[in-house]
Amino acid sequence: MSESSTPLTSLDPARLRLPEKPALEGLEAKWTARWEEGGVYRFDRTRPRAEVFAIDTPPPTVSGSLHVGHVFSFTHTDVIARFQRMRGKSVFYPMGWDDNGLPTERRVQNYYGVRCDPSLPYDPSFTPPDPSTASGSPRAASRGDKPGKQTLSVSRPNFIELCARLTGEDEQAFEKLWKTLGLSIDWSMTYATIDKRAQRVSQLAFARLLARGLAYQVEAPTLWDIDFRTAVAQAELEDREMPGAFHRIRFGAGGARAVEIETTRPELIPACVALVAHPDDERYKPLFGTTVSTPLFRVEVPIKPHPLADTDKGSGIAMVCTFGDITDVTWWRELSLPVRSIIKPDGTLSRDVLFDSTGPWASADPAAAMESYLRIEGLSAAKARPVIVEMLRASGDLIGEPRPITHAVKFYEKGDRPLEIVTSRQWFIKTIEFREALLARGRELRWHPPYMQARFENWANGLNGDWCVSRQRFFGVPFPVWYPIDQEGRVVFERPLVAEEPRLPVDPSTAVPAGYRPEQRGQPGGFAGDPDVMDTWATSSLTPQIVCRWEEDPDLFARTFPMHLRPQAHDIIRTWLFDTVLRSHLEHDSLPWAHAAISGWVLDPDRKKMSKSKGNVVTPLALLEEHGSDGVRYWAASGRPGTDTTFDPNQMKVGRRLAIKVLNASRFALSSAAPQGDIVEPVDRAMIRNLAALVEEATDAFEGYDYARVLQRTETFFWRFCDDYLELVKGRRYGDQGPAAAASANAALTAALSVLLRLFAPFLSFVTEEVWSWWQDGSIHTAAWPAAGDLVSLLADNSDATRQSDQAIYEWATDVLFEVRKQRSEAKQPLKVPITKVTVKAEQQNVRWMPIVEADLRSSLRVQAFETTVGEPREILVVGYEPASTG
RNA sequence: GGGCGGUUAGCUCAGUGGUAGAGCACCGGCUUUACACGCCGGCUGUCACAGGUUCGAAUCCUGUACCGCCCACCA
Repeated sequence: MSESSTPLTSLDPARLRLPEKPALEGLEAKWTARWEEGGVYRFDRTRPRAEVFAIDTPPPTVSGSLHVGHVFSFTHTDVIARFQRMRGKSVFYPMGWDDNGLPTERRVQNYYGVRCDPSLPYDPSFTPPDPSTASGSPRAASRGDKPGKQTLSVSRPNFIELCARLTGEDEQAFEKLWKTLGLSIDWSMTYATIDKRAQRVSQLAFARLLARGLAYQVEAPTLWDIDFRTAVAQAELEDREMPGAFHRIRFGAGGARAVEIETTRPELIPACVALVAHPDDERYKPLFGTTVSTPLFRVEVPIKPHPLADTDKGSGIAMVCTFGDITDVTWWRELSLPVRSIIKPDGTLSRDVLFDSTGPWASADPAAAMESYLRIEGLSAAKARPVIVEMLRASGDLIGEPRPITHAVKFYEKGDRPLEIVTSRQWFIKTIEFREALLARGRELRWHPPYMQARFENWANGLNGDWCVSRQRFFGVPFPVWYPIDQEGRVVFERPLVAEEPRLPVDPSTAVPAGYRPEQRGQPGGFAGDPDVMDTWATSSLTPQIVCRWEEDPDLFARTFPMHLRPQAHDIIRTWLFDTVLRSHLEHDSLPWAHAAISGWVLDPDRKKMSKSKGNVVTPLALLEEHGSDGVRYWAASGRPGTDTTFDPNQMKVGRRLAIKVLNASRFALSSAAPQGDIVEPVDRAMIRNLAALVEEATDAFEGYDYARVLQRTETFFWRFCDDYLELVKGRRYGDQGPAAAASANAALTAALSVLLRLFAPFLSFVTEEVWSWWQDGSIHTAAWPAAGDLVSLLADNSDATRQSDQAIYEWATDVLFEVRKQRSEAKQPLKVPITKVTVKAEQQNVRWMPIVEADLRSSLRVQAFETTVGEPREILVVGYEPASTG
């Protein structure tokens, strides 16, 4: 397509089509359609790997709405894609939709007013409730319908169908927006994170890890969201500042060795299994190895030393509960403490613990313990807290009053209540033992900007456990696993039955493992499907394998993987980027891509991240309509990699003006393009050489992912080109100085326009294509990126001496231009009034240039005569204006 | 507590050792045969602060302050 360079001065007058009054309006619709018809952005899979540039596009969450931040970062990627395409690469640029996971479930529940009940059988004839009358719809809500409303229970397969239906609609709307924005995506390669291919890749990759012992299942304390009732991963945590209180509580009441601890969670006293203090803490050294009785429940718990205990926190001795926080888990594990679990998966205090006669509830006063516990049993942690505080106050074990504080509490990032730690059976992927290897991968990856690598290192170094990938949810990729049920009806988790690879993807809730019959599901001697689905990131971390068609299309995979670029935002380095590197390292022993380009965020004018909750999100389609896609792209592309950028409609207006300027300047440059000839005028040659220097700089900057600099430099050049160069040569083009001089200007103008349009094409994709179509064949977006050498080769004389003198001449001409304009402006004289004479006193070398540039200057400045003398200091003086004609 | 960015004109931002820049805003002028969605010109600064290196620092080093973000086993 584009390896051959575009002729710079060829201009076929018969081919030329100049509009009378060019305008931006309608360009988006016109070119979007033509690009699609022409397959301009179609990936050519016959090209060898060396000529491929593959991009691992972030799949936006379709259940949300696209916002300005998406437009911003996706434009960055598109600009790079367009550059690489013009460099001659076959660009592999698919688009994905992230429709998998909780956000979609919630949207479907609200939209259709349904709940998923996995115990129900699939109903093939099911039709969803009309959303407009569903209880969860906005209309119903506005009628004042409140909880208690009937939500329809549907089976898991039916629920998933609804998810697919709704996301399908969202995806069409998104595609329309991306096309209007001008993303140069190959729409024939679209994927979704819940589609069959993504499911197959997810399950296949999981099965392979399982076979290699890199995925495992274990029953262990896990981070748990009590509202969604699912396990969550460390990467999905966030801290939130919450009000709380320190409670000083006495242990060992009545005994000789009473100990005071401080806690923010007194409701966990019944789950207390030990107290810990620092091994060197003189206050508690004598107590190590002894036991102490818990208040209210009278359970003897050991006092143990552990280096994680902080002498300075609280009273220096901490209560270990199973489980209050992650530190508890560490202490529990390292000190081999028993489990005394009281929080149920729904967040309420369990009843079971009380009546387990064989369990660890060895109270010195079981009756009193039970009486106390019954008062909090069944309550949530938050509700139990004041109750237990009141009991402690009554028993005299609360020392002083609770001291209110604000502290950071861990939440699931999509959750509403603090996380608990609940013991449950979950799937994990081994991560910790690969920490060093992953850190090395992070150093191998080329980061843009480089300092973003620190985030990766930070995260890798802070990992404290393997990756929990199972979720107790519905709309996700299921694990391709069943378990045998023994004759007693117990599920044998230790002997998973993994689906054979050719069967993938499978849904174990409907499919049957080899060697079993459907009616054996759930029966003694039969089987049970794994009920869980995978963490969204367990699928998203395989986007390179999904788009490159791993284990499906070896030829395509070999040409595209490892990919070249992962563009993404910095807030998901710890999830998407890290997990993708992990999966690729484990499966392919390589990086998934060579480069990572990290976009910043869009900030609102108060410098806060734009978000829906703040109500400051502007709909992208309205922006595109108001400012034009090129105007919005201009704003987005001026955001440097990694840098947060202020939302600024003003910059979009500037971009729009630039696009209009491109239209008009192009029309002018092409309007009298004949005759064409050799570029022989020094001013023309200097302009061409300066443009060649710009091309070199722009190419280097683009190779370094600094697209913002390319735009800025090109824009600056272009504006000077219009205001100085075009003005200077205008008269000459009209024939003031004869046909040869005009031909030189015309040739230079044509060449410059061709190059400038191509430099702008990645940014102002619509207007440049429009102008290109006036006089060129084919799309500018598959034309070759300009080469400095092509410009310079137009100049017959390119000796050093000529180069220097041309440059000096050009600068001298613009100096005079500037000085005379200034004096005219200060004299408030209209341009139509000719200047009768300008006297120029200057250095010998500049005076020498006057005959060369005088004609250009006379016409562009409307000066009738220059009078030149040698001398210093330099002095350029407008002597007078032609008197206004009276009458 | 650890880490990473940032601090330059009223605003948004370029500028990594050599006389402080652009756009916007503001002020003045101009219907000029590409463009009034335009053109010409003007005003605007202790480059956060304090030290240091250097002939020379917005730029390099050290420290401080403030803003933002990431991370952490904050009882």
